[in-house]
Amino acid sequence: MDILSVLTEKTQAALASLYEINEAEISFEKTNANFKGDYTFVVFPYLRFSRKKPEDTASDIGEYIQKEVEQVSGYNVVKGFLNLELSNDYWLDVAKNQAANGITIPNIGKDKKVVVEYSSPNTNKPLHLGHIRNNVLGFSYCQILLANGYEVIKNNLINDRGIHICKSMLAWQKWGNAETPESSGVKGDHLVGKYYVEFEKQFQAEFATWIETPEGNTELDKHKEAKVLEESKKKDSDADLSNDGILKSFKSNYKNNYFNNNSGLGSEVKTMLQKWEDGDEEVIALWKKMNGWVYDGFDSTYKRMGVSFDKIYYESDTYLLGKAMVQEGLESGAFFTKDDGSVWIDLTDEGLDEKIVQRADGTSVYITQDIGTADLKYKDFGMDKFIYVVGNEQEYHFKVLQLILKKLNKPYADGLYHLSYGMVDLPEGKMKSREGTVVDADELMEEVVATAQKQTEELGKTDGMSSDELTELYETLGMGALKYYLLKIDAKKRIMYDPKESIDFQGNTAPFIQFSYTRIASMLKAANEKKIDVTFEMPNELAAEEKELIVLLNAYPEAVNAAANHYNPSEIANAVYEIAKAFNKFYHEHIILGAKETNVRNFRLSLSKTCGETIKHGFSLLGIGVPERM
RNA sequence: GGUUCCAUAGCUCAACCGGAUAGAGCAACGGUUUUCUAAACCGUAGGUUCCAGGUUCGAGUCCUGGUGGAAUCACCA
Repeated sequence: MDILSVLTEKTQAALASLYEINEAEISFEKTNANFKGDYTFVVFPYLRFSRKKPEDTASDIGEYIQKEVEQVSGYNVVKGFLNLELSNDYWLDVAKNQAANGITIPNIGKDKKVVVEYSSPNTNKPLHLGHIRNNVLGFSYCQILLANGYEVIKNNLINDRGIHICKSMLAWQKWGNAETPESSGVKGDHLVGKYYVEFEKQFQAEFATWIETPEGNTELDKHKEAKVLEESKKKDSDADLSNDGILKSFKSNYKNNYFNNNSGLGSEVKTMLQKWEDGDEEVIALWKKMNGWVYDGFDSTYKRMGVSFDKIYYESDTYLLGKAMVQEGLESGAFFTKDDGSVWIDLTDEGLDEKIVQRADGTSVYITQDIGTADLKYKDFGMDKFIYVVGNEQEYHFKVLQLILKKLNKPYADGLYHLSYGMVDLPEGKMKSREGTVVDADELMEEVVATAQKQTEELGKTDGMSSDELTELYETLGMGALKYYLLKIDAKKRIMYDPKESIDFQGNTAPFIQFSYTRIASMLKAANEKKIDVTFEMPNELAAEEKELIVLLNAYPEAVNAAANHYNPSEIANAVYEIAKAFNKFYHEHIILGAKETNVRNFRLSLSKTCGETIKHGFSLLGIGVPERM
């Protein structure tokens, strides 16, 4: 039985025996660093039973526990806080077990199967920093689930079809001069992205020209009238009603109308999509060719990020799946049909709106595809839970998706979870692919690895390493810094990234933690060369720095459980950082390899080894590697 | 306009179920190397936890109202 269970049991016994409080729900917390002790019990809630002062109540309980629990060596009382002190023998025993058993994570995911969908890129543009966060987060969370004993299916749903894909296809066809990744030397996904941007540029030009036509002018005037009227109703309107301001708001409001009703390019794209859906040979061939380029590009980006998948779905295979379920919903009465033939679900009783699930022309919308894919996942895997790693801008969407699945009485509906994470914003605001204000994934990875190289060379500690080893080292350090930067922040919070400030390598960073690891690795190597067998031995005494490490290492498995339960890899990052920091202090204060007494030396080496193993374990859960030297 | 989320040191972030004197890193200033890797360690300085109420023995954390910001409310994906 672990110590907290013992303490809980004995405290309950103390409350029952002293004050006749039965079946009290009690809990301990770690003693605040400013006070002496290891675990703290707060007695305020029990004063109405004890009818004594907080200090006296705490003392009574402390006295009882110290007598009953041999590991409790003492206690102190501050107001209503009972601080229990555990003996050094207890903590040394913990360290001994750590050394003997290695890292053991309580198996909270036993016999549970989870499908985690992450990455889910569009095949019309290269990946950017936001995608890196998604991938790194998704992959890390899968590693965490695995460490907790879950069966995990890492799943990628590739958005490989649709109007946006046709935009880059059409632009390449019109203005590409048959250029290929080979002929241009441009990575495939970047080349396709170039034509997606080109389409947008040409489309905007066409739109601007059209606004000058009588037809365009009429629409602009209508917009202006409506806008002025609308703003005049507001008390303190700060809307820009100058000609430029009106033009800008018109462009953003009318863009979709223009694309659908007036644009030549728009109608060409729509024709192309129709041809794609009809299986037109030429369009399919172009689609396959350009998607192939993108996949080649993605493969190398994924490889560098170190992420992988067990199952890949392609939207081109799955986008029709939801239709059968629309039929099912109509028959069960979950959905209803409007006059124009479109199909809807009424979610007003859930505090949401009516939501369309099928257009009047019978084609499916985004959410219908997700309904179909959820069902496919369940057929393929029969999972207990299925998780979507998707940005928080889609929270409403997943709320609706789950409600629909519930109304369709799907047995898996309750297993849906949206792992919603915050956007990565630039100082100027949100990244926008179409406007080119993105931090490109490939460029950023290149940059951060180059920084790692520069820093390493400046420190000049890598004599004798081969160029292959150095390349690997720079990759481990640079990618580590980047991933850690993204993962140390609570997943649900947004991240501000300023491209002008490079990613740190000092302080709370991956290289700091990796450095701590190499210190350990290098000591263990030296120990090995001296034929020292690293086994746990009891030291003569326990220093504060040593105890702190044991306590932190002891807390690590709980952090791994918590990270899984809270959908939050940052808890692992924090735990590992605390360990690395405590190790560096310990390393600074005490001689390890050179300790005079053999038992002290072996104790410290053993403790360091456990530390190194935990750092490596934790980093592997973040998808980050550790070097043996740096 | 409705709904949801966010606001902590100059900057970037911590703070487990409501617990004690709110912690780190960066930046600034000062110190530490004949000892296992100084990408390190130690110290100084930096706070009305956005504001106003409320609940509680106790509030950064819960509730109400306000201020500021973001997302969303598409027959886009």
